[in-house]
Amino acid sequence: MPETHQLTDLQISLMRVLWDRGQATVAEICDAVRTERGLALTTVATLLSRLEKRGIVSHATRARQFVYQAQVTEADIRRSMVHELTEQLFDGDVAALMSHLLTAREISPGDLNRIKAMLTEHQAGRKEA
Amino acid sequence: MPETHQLTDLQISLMRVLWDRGQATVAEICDAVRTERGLALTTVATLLSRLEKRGIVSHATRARQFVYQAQVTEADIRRSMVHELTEQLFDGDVAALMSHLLTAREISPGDLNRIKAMLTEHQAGRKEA
DNA sequence: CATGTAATATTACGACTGTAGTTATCGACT
DNA sequence: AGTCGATAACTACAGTCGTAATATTACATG
Repeated sequence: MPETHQLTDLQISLMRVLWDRGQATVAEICDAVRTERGLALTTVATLLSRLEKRGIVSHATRARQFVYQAQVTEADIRRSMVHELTEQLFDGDVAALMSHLLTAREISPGDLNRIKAMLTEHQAGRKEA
Repeated sequence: MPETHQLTDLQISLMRVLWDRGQATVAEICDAVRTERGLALTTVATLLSRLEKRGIVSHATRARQFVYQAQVTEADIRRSMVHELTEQLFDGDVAALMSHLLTAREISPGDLNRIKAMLTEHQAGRKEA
């Protein structure tokens, strides 16, 4: 049970490296985020140890180095954070969030069709289940 | 331009009172949130003055009391926070977020129909525009 | 075994949040 | 005018985050 895991922008960046690679050393993670954000090795180490304290990642020691691994999946985080947002901003009403997305002009006409297809498919899947 | 206004849970609770009522004194806001969260008057006052420093609310003095008013709409906050979340968790892909919502079992079959209707309607609106 | 070197552990610090006590202010009432 | 009561201003403090310097540790190598 991942309770409610709210992660910040930076924390998600680190997690993304772990999600993509399965596991990584501090140095690797530091390198991976260097393009979007130049951080000192010790900074990254601090962040990771804090995440470990929260149970979000874990580490094993290998050849003198910590090899970190995610303890929650990206799907877990997505669920938990989207849920939280829906509660806070839309009083838990998922349809209201959907509606917001549709009217928030952020969505391309191409996306619209994709979404409608998804919806139909999803509904079909529901029916036979 | 509301830049990116990320508000916390508690901050949103206060804002909701202002959004609902248009304006409110510190005491009124304190009362309004009492049910969900008992806070000292001074706590609420502190929170509000911090929000004012960020330009999220403003106040006028009336009869010895501050009367607060929202400076950003709920729609603004929704846009900004949903946008941020979409960027962080779905790499800006709104359709991916939609897809997540559909598969995240948080959605009732009744909602499904509502959503589909919305979608159709939205698409129709688009077409004639 | 002494050292250099690489990695982790410890410590630090400013900003922001949640939380509220304490103090100052100011109008009203006696 | 002096005091009371309500309200706002100031101060405080612990927790988290972003950020990193410094200290410790321990392997590898000479």
